[in-house]
Amino acid sequence: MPRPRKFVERDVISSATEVFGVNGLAATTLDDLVRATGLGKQSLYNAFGGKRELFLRALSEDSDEAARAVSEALQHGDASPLERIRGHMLRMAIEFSRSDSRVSLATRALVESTGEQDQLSTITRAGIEEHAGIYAHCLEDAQRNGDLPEDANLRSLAMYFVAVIRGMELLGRAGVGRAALTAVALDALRVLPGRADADPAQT
Amino acid sequence: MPRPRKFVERDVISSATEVFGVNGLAATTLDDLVRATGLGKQSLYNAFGGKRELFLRALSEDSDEAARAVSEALQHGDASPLERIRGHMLRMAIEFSRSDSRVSLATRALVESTGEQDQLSTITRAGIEEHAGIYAHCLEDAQRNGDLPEDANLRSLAMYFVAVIRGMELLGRAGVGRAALTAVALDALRVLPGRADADPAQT
DNA sequence: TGACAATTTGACCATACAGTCAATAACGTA
DNA sequence: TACGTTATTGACTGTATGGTCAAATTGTCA
Repeated sequence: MPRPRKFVERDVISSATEVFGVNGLAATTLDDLVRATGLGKQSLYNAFGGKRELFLRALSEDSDEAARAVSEALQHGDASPLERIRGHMLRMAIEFSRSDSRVSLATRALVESTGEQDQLSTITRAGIEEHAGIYAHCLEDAQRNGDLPEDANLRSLAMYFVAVIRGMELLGRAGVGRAALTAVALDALRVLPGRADADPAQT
Repeated sequence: MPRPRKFVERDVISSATEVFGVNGLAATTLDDLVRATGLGKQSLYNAFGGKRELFLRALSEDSDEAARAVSEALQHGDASPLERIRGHMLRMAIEFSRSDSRVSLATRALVESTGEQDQLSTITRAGIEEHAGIYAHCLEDAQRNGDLPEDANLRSLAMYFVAVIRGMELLGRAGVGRAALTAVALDALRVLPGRADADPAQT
């Protein structure tokens, strides 16, 4: 019997994600959100509770979606697990070198968080762990394939790749170009065995 | 004949760096700066020109100081060039895992910048290039020592280490602990030849 | 068709913000 | 000791911000 909502929650969060992605949490105004989502202020409050709460929602959604994307990229088809990681790292390098690529909500959250207790940090931490978990999974496959030595520390290796990806994101943001970022990715991949042609061959 | 300033510019910038380091550019208020530096608003304006300009000054100073610190760390004494890089990476891992470690002004600037044209980006980019240059220098020494193959791409390797450091900073910020970050650093160092004990040995 | 319950709307508010202004103070010089 | 130049002080301003309120609206069920 209550009046139904005029909006779809997913769409609103998606619009919010976009504007938060451009400005960050602190620099995004409520009016920005009103404009981006099309809802009135009060509706935003009814549905989400405030700017920060909406950001938290957007952050969670964004983390989940990023995880899904990575997960899918690393399960893709016919290549070997190591090849898939390789491909993913190189794709990320290219992605981050795009001049219009925006910094992830996760990185924004980390930088804007006030400490490790902050929800912004804890949510992002969970995202990082999940990301690493997906990588670890793929590395396990590689190990089962015999492409990785028995004694390799997969968990640590996975976290290492997450760190490199985060670092490449920042470098791309600073304007480091496609060739340089690709070279970084190739260097990073040298910790994995195999592929003699993994040596970077840039200027 | 003019009235002399009551403050020392360096000290003011140093205080500003501290408060910007805690809050970032957008979230730091002029009053925060007034409180932290002890100057009046007008004096801040006379001397620096505004919040953003002061941030740019703080950022430049901070980049320079960071570069000096890295440069010194990589020239330190009796160890071989590769050992020095190794030591530095491990020290950074520990530093970033400290729960009270703050995110660098450089990373803040990158995240708060509005695009590659933004001064925030260009200054930070310069800092990154300088950082990489210092690493490259050390790698050259290693190459001269014969610790690195002739065909190694030093420039790219240097940028790779900068990326890993940036990534470790973010992970530390997210609460990834000392052991895990150290393991990441050790993994990262595996791209360098030598030292069989470079395998991480964590849980 | 009428009434309920939540949603929407748009006006409203207190606060905090970056930046400015005019008056005053302090120093070196002559 | 008087002057000129610059630094300092603190009050001031216009705007924009996050958030709230009360009234009007809307779909649904009985």
